[in-house]
Amino acid sequence: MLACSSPSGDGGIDNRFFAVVEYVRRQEVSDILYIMSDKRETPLSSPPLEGHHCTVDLRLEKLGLVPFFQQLAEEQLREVNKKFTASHYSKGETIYRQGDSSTMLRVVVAGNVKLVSHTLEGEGVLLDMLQPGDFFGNPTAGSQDVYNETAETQTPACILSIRLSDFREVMNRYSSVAMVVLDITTDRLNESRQRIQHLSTLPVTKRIAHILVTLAHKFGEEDRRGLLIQLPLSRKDLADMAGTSAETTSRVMSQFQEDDLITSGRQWVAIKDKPELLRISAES
Amino acid sequence: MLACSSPSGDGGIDNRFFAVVEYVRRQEVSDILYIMSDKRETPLSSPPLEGHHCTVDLRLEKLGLVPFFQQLAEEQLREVNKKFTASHYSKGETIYRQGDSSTMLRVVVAGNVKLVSHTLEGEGVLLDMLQPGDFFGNPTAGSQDVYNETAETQTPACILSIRLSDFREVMNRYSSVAMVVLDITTDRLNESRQRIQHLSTLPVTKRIAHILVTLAHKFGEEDRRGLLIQLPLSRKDLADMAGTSAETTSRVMSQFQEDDLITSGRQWVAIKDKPELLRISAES
DNA sequence: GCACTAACTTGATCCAGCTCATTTTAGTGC
DNA sequence: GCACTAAAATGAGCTGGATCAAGTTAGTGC
Repeated sequence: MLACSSPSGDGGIDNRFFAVVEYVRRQEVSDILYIMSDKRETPLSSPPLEGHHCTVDLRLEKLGLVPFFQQLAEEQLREVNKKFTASHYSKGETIYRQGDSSTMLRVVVAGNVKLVSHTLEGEGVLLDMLQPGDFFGNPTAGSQDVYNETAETQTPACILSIRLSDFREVMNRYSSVAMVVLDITTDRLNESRQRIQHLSTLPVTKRIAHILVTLAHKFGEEDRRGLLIQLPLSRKDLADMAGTSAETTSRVMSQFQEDDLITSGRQWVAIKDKPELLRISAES
Repeated sequence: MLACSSPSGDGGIDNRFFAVVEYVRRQEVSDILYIMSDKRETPLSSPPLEGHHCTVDLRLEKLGLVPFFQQLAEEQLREVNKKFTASHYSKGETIYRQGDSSTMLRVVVAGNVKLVSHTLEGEGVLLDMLQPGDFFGNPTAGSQDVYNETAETQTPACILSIRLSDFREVMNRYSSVAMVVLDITTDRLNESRQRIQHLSTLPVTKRIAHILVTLAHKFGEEDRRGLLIQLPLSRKDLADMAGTSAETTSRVMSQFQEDDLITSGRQWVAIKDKPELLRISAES
């Protein structure tokens, strides 16, 4: 079995042999089978989410986990829950488009959503990658009455929506909610400003190193391969975050792989040496 | 008098003659004197602000003009006012430094303040330019307990400070205040994201054109020279906003001047053709 | 296990904008 | 009016990263 053809020069019999020894030691049978089968498939866990899972039961449970509702009592939460409607989206669906009139505030219950801003020429900039618990859309009633970005699911997702006017009422009633929303928005502003700084002052390599560390921190899951970023993530996605081209991103990632800092395949990345990446992103 | 030596080729006798005719027609004597004297000095109006002007009287008056207190009644405002302390700063003073522990929220009463973020190597990025009525410092009690930018006066300024804990109390009591702070923060986030987009996708010329239009919109004052940006603004400042070098900014500005889109001197810029600049910043 | 395709890699060329160096000038203070 | 200085303009050369153009390959679906 170990002698079966290997797809390319590296990752061949030697590497696999030692990997098996390692996993025998750790008694991780499924990993051994994986290696021996020589069958590669995406290491990203498929989302444990079907359309029918995106129901009221789940909603109430999840809503309590949303940061800005954590302060609310059971009964208040039940009240607020009534204002929400749930929708299920499959992978790659558009939730709303840049320029659409902005009447709803949304919350990710399950899955991932990316916010992308497009220029007139169609170039995309990836503004944010959202997780369960994150809200999106404008929480303001003010100057912004249209979305200035497009929201698209990166995985199948369950999304709750509340009418903006209803949400503002909730914020008025429960100041703790308004406060948490403000805190989150301030954090996002600070993040966003840091990114401006990076775009203005750092070369591409450091920007990408920093993005990888940040993503690992937010979406990382320990895995045989390292800290696996649990999210479909193409070179193009990374490029759109780093403000560079897909080709340059590919070159940088190849170098990182060369230096044994990461492992990656199609649409997935695992960090093998986070401290070193962090060092690269911050060195003078 | 009109025959006196002109400092350079252009702006000589002909231009001055027609300018005088124009101003005679409009009976603007001071402008005529200005032109005839051939004495150039900064067109920026010196701030009408002395240390002793930054007093309690002014405070109460100004505080009511701050967006997030506009909803408050006279009495409530008087109450809130007690929590504030006023300080006067002269031009170029540092109000707080990046990394200082963040215990105060501040409001500009008069003058201008710039927020700058510095890299380890000392490169600066100009994050925001503030006007009377703008707040700065973190309004959150959360994850951010240090400032992540440096605040420095761009003109002499009068600044009010309130302890963060006091301000959060005010926000808890008056939800309208929390709401407006949230709206402003959301607007800033959107601005900031637009800037990320520009840094990622636009060439320097367009970025600078856009910044000039934005500044004109925020700080512009009609003037003989055009829409004068009422703010000391060096090429370096502009460069730090556009994420480019002072030299490149200078070249771009020279070109704009060549094309009769702007007039500028040391630390000041006046827009002569805003529509065209806007077109440049947005053209494909 | 094989075929297929979108994602990724790699190479070669080019140029916008950076850097370093020098000159010019606007605005100020005497 | 003159001298002084920091800001701005300008020149010349270089390079990081974009762009265009082929290959290669991981992962999927049959």
